[in-house]
Amino acid sequence: MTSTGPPERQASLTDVAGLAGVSHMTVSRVVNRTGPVRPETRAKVLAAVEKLNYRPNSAARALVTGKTGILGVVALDSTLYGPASMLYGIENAAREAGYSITITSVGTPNRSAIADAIETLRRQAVEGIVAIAPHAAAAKALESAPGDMPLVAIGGRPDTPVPVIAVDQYDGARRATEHLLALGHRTVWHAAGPIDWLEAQDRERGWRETLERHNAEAPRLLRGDWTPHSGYLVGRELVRERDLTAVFVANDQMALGLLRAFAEAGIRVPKDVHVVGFDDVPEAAYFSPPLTTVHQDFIEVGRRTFRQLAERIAGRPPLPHDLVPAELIVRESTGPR
Amino acid sequence: MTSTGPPERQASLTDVAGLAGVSHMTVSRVVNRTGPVRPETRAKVLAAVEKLNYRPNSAARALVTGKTGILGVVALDSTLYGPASMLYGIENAAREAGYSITITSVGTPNRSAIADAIETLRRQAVEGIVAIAPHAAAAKALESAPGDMPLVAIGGRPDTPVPVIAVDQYDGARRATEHLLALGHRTVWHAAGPIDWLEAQDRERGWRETLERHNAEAPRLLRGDWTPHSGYLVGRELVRERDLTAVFVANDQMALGLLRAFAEAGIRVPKDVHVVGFDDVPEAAYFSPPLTTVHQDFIEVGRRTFRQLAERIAGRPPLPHDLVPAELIVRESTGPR
DNA sequence: TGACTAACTGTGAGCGTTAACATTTCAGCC
DNA sequence: GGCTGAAATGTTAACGCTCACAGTTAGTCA
Repeated sequence: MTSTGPPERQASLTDVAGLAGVSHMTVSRVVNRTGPVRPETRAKVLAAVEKLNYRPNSAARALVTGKTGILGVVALDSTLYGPASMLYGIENAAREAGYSITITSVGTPNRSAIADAIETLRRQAVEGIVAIAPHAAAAKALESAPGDMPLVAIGGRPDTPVPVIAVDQYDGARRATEHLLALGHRTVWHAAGPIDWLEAQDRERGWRETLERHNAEAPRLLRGDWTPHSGYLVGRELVRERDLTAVFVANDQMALGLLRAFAEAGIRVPKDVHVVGFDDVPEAAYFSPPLTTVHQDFIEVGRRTFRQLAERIAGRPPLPHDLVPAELIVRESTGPR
Repeated sequence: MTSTGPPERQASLTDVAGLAGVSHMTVSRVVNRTGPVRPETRAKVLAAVEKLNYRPNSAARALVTGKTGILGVVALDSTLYGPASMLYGIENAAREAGYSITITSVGTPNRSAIADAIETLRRQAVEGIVAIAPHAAAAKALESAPGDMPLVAIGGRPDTPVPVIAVDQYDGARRATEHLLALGHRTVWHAAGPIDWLEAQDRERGWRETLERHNAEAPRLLRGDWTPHSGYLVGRELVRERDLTAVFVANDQMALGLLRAFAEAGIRVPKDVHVVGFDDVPEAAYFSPPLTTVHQDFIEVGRRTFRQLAERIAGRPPLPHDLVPAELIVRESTGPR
């Protein structure tokens, strides 16, 4: 049912050459568009290629050229909106340039897991590696990464030895906080993300320093872990605060949980409290109420990441660290009271 | 700064052999644990491997064995919760078995895009392909897929010529609908997903046939496109219906939009209307109100998909089509009124 | 017409690995 | 002490492709 007749080895260059009555080299030139070939010869070759359903053997090619055309991505084993979006951004840019992507996921981004993932990718002879590593431990792991492999990090610290592409978290947090202050709030509370995530650190710093610049006193910090549940717990704590009027939440998922806790406690948003999130997930516009949040262009991050990696692979010096600007999207959660 | 000294070619088997004073074949045997080697010889070889930082050349190995150890995944270019989760499920199972994953994303899953993606993966000499193809056109494309490549589909029709792994959408919809009927509703409205998605079709069929079995009349069907926005639009239509008491929405994102529209219209859930979703995204428990929904075990789907594909690669006959059961998660949106 | 050049085509080697087989080593035994 | 056979190691030949170079043909100009 599956196979009829003999196993039918894949046709090789030589097979095509035989059928077309030329040398294997001519076939190679036709297939790869390298070197001149007479139109009628090309036609004969193409016919033979078609007839035998010839497909170049990528292993043989990689063996002789030393290039596999494969890029590795170390991805976080998560369905968070950001990482998933960036993965597709990278994939699209890479595919357009003729590269393909192989991914290795990492459960917890600790040092050894990242190192293992990189080693796994090396074994596959990838030409370069993108590490989606928005995590302190991951950034550390990258520092000791082998220097002979083009490597670009997404969402690391600027002081990392590898090139970093990231959304400007600090500035996004600044915009969110200033937006709230501009609405007349004396200060702004912050529900931060996990302490070992760089993005959480940057957003927190952006919030804190913006308050300082405006001579507003920073309330005590509350911390979640990106999940809606943790946002809910933070919300439950916040409802007990008497002078609560504005909250900047480190991501939209947590903001959702927080809104839920507020709703249960009878706190009305935006009437009693203003809330701003971060990420602009597709759902954010349909929260109750629709959420003011900071938009990140993940696709653009993916594109720039690939561009940077391509430069490294070509042996050119690294481009400067690259920050993609964040944008504030104002919705009802900071609307008129 | 980047390179010191000569380019430093990667060490080969022969290099290691020279240093260890044995033949390249002995090194191969040590590295691959194939064939017997005296402990002291093995030690010498291992030392040389270490010293030269030897790493097998995957291209050379693939060339001679004909096996690349790579699996291809045709993924939808979307950050929908389901596809993203399944991707990681497959990746994890594959990695455990020593395979790696390369992904090719598809913007719109039409026939030619799928065919292109499969061709792209073939060129990379993948050993098998997983098509995440919950789409009518995609399923069609799979029918005409080349028969010499192990291929498994996720979320296709049972009558597809390729093996299919899927969550039991029909039964999930049945559970959702029966849950609502059991709560005493005379009938249940349905906000369906896009007509060309198989999952949307199956959920709709499950809803409709369940109503029939209970002699309930099916209200007119409303349709969205999975996005929260489309759910919102459907919600706006529904609020005009006078005998509306229960809605089964095709996915959680749409349910979110619908809840939003209801909230704006002053319709209280669950007091006035009961709502059930589908997917059990992590956010669902924190919607307003928390959403009763149908849970899908995507990780399990990924695992089974890999298992099925491994069988095909090993040349064994396809396992029967495999349906992963869905589970109803009851929350407040169908709670006491 | 012939020499020179450009366009085209062919030859042979080698990339690093594994498979198949050949050879050496060495312990156990009569 | 030589014989036997298993264990350990080595030799050689592919795998399918590209690179470097060597041919061959055709076109041009004096």
